[in-house]
Amino acid sequence: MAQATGTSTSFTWFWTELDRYLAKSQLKQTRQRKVIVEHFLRADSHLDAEELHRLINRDGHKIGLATIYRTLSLLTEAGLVEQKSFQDGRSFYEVHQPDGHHDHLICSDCGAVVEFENSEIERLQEKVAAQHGFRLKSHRLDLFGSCIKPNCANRRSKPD
Amino acid sequence: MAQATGTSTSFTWFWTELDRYLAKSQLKQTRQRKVIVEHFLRADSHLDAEELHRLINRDGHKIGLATIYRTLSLLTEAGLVEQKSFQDGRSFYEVHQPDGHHDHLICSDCGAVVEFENSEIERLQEKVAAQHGFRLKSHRLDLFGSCIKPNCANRRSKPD
DNA sequence: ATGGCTGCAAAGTGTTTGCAGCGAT
DNA sequence: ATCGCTGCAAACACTTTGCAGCCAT
Repeated sequence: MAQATGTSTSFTWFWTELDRYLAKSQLKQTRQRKVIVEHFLRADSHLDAEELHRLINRDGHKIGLATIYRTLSLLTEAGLVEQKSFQDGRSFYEVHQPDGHHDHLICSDCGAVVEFENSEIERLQEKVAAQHGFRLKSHRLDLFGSCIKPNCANRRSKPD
Repeated sequence: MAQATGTSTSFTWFWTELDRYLAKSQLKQTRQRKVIVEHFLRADSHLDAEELHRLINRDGHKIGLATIYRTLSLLTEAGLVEQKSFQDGRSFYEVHQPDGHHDHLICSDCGAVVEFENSEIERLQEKVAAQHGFRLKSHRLDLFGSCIKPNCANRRSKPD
């Protein structure tokens, strides 16, 4: 599944890894999968299945929502994508960076998501886990607060 | 809504606060609410609505699941309970400690949950939020790893 | 006696699954 | 020609809501 022409950001490793995974698992490369991955990588920002579906079909394609879910789950299994659930029922997906891990700062008013990374916090996490006899595998850290966007403040809830 | 006789752990503040909230909001004290809160406090450990429902009805009561949801949501609005969603679709609820906040260490094999608190991490979180122009309201930190329970290791997934 | 509360079941979410036909290998 | 993949709709799991009657106040 060759990388889409025109896809700017260098996600070549993503496509390569995907090809490898599909081959290894005897899975097929399809038009739908290509379109879905293209749009997913293009959008990048933590989106949910339905939003991805919207993006894709707004773009003239006609791919079923079920296929979006199936593909996202395939990508997750391939280790290329991470699935996260913040508060509501829905799940958000994002590219899984094998190297740098990052956490999230979420504006509880407008829902904006900012990524950050703090190795000092990570180190303390390891320490805490060890103290409790856990071998740490992964973690998630979400910070909720109010951002400073001028257009923010109360898109989802009223400011206090 | 007087505290249940026999409830050991000192959750008096919880009952008091609840009484205050109900009065303030012109809401009523009912048998169901009392039973639900009793069982919720007794179990304490992060449970979901259906498990609480199971506990309650196993105890001879007959309270509808909808009422459990409505009560949990009332308690959440009162600020007495916190609602968390880990991975799946369901939400878990726990007593909201107005003072000490705590985070979770979750065994990815057996699902055991250990609470911990680390003020150093909390302080760093404030710092990160500030750096990005956020006024921090709350956070969630979940650490996933393998615990050392002898009976653990592979209840949910196989060890590697 | 009021007006909130409850139980029930029906309606809603987001997500998964069954199936017949399509398409990559 | 296989056998996986897709679209569709039905099925699901969890949660919310509408409604008629019940019960604290």
